[in-house]
Amino acid sequence: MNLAPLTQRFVLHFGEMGSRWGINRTVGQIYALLYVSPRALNADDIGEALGFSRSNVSMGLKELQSWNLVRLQHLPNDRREYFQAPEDVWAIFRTLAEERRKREIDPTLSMLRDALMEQPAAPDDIHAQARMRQMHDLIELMTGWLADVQKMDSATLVSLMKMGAKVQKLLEVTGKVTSSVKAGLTGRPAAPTVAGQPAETLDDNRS
Amino acid sequence: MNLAPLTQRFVLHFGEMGSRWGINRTVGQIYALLYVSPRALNADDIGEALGFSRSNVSMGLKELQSWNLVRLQHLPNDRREYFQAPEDVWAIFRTLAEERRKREIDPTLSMLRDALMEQPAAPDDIHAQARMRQMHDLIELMTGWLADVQKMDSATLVSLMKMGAKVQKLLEVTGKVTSSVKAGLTGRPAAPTVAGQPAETLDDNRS
DNA sequence: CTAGAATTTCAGTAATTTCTGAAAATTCAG
DNA sequence: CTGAATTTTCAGAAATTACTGAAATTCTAG
Repeated sequence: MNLAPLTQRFVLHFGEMGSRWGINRTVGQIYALLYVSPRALNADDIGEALGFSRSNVSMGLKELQSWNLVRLQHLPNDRREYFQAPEDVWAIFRTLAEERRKREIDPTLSMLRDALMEQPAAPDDIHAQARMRQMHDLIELMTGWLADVQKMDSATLVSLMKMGAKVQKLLEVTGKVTSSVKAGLTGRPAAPTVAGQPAETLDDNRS
Repeated sequence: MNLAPLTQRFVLHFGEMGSRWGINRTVGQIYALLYVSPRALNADDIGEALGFSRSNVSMGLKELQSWNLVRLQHLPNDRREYFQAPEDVWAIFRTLAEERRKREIDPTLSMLRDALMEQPAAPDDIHAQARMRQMHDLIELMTGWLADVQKMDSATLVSLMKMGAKVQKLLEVTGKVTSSVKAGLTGRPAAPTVAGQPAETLDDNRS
């Protein structure tokens, strides 16, 4: 590996973090390299830059493509494929959120939906199903919210995030939070609530 | 493993999803079992219910404790430790978000901060550093927003999430988004922007 | 203290994942 | 078509991670 100093640090960091993020070192390093590279790279470039075998690069790129995290390019008079990361960090972030939802959340949501259709027989399953409903409702609320947020353009999103907790304050002042929610102005049906668990009490999880 | 049907499905699912979530099968199953269990369980209960060795359960519980995802309980006239998941799914979710930030985001943010202090020497590093700044600014905005959101109580959070995109609409109507942001009413300093990259254009990442 | 109950640690093994080189498949200029 | 360039596949090797039983440690009732 013979990279410019900052680039090298970035690449090595992404390699090490890979395992925490659920990708492997190769994939992490390849993505990091593409992200900071000023130009699109072909598989040989990548393999040489990172010291990976050609086949390993091929697999890594395939993985990144399955995540929609790289773009393919062709240069004139060159049959090889060139890869690059999208320019816009917000587009990258959206893709990441979308793909993680598909892989890490949707299967669970689907399993929970199925489980909630069943009639619990064993006594323990009655409680288990109630717990599953709580989890299901939370996830459904989160994914619905995420879908809404994904529709916003980046500038709006940035504004809202910069406001942070101030959003709440402003809505309180204008009296819109309570009234609009109560009026069912939500645009999505409210997630059903478990009987006997109407409004959750926040119990802080720290020791 | 001899569990009630729904409980078993839930437990097995969490075991399988474990790898996608960056935990192992054991840890996933133990947590799932504790989550749906109507009472606190000791290590032997867990080992027997899931068919794991005592030492494996011990390691799994240690891991879950490091995530702040389980609570310890003691029963009268019983020296063993009993474990349970917090009741409140929102508290669980907050803990999860907090811990994932610490493990998966903070180290990167810190690396990026360091890298942005350096004077890039190589020409490629000039571009790389600009890219790192974009990533840094996005992450800083996200984590700041997360910190704000973590301060809200669950009921407020649920209201805001149910509103989804409607938040934007309401704020536009009351004219607060633009004015308040422009007025620097954000409560946190605006993330600095890379020169030459003022407002990102959303470029859709899909094929 | 002491003894037994409970938990943790740890070295070795099992299982899984990652990585490679060779071979197969694909692509495309001529 | 043909054949060279390029990419992908895949079986096995290497590396990593997960799991176990035995030993060590911690804890507490007496």
